Amino acid sequence: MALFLDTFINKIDKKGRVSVPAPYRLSLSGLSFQGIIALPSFKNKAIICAGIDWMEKLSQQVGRVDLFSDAHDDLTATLFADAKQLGFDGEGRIILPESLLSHAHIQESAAFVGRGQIFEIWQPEALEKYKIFARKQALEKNRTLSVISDK
Amino acid sequence: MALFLDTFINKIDKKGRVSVPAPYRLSLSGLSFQGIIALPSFKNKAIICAGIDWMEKLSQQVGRVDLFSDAHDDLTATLFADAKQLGFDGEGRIILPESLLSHAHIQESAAFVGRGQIFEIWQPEALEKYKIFARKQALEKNRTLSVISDK
DNA sequence: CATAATATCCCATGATATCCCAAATATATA
DNA sequence: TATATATTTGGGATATCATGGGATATTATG
Repeated sequence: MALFLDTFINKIDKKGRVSVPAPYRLSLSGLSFQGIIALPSFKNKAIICAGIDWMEKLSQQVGRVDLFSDAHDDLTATLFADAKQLGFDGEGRIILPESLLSHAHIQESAAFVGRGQIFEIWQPEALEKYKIFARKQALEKNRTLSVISDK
Repeated sequence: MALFLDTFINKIDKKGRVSVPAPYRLSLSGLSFQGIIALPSFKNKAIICAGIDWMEKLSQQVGRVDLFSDAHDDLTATLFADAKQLGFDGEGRIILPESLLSHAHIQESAAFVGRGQIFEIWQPEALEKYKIFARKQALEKNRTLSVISDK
C-alpha cells in the first residue's frame, strides 16, 4: 500500500497544470491508472487524493452496504459523485478542475500534504494554519503518544 | 526489528550531506526503502528518525482509525505531513532539509543518538545539555526501575 | 461541419539532487 | 609499529525534477 509523506508546494501554471511531487508519483507507479483520484473534503477546504487502488478498495467496502439504504446513498453521493480521475501528462502533472480549485480556495500554488495512505491538496497558507491547529489537538488529546507507544 | 545504540557526531558538508553512522545503516539494511524517515520532534529541538518499516507500521495503525474522524486528521497531520523520506547516496549519506536543520538548530555537525527502535539527530551541544537533564530526571523520578519492572 | 476552446504531447531550461571516484581519517590486524 | 580495512568526507560530472511554452490533437458548441 502506498505511503504518502511530507509536504510539497508546487506552482500552478497558466494552463492550470501542477506537478504531483515525484515521491508521490513513485508511490503511484504500477497502478492500473496513471494518475490520481481527487475529491472535495467535506471537513476542510481541501482536496482528498489517492491512487485508483484506494478508490477501488473503498468501492468494495461501500458495496457491502445495502443498495437501497440511506447509508448507501450518503456514502456514494459523498465519495463517488464528485470524485475526479486526473491523469498525469508526460511530466507527471495534473490539471485540477475549477470545482476543486474553488472548493480549496487555491489560486497560484498548491500544497501537497502526505497523510499516509492518502494525501491532500491545500491552499498553502490555509494548510499552515491547519497544521498548527491539528498539532495542538493531537497533543491536548494525547493522541500521538498513545499510538506511538502502542506496540 | 532495528536497534539503534550509541552516539555519533558527523560533519555536514557544503552540500548539506551527512553520513548516517555505519552501524545504523546496517540496522536499516534489507528494508524496502534504503534511507531514513525523519520528522521534527515536538518535545525537543531534535529530529526523530527511523526506518521505513517503522513508518509503515504506524501507517497501518492509523489506517485502523476511521478515515474521516478528527483523530485520524490530527494524527496524520502531526506524524506524516512533516515526515521526510531521506534516501542514502552511495556512501550512506543523507541530505537534511532546511526545515529540519533549523528546527534542531543544527549547522556544521550533527549528533546521532540511539534510542532503541528509533534514533534522533541533535545539535551536539544541545544533546549534551539534554543528556545531563535526562539523567537527573531519571534519578529523581526513579524511572529506571518502574519501566523495567513493567511488562 | 466549422470553429473555438481546451487538453495533450513534446521539447527546453535552470535548479537541485544523485552518482561516481578519490582523498582523508579512523579502526582493526599482523 | 607498520599495514590493511572500513568509514567518513570532499568534489566534479551526470541525472532528475519542476516549470514553461509551442505545436498538435481532442472535445464542445453554434
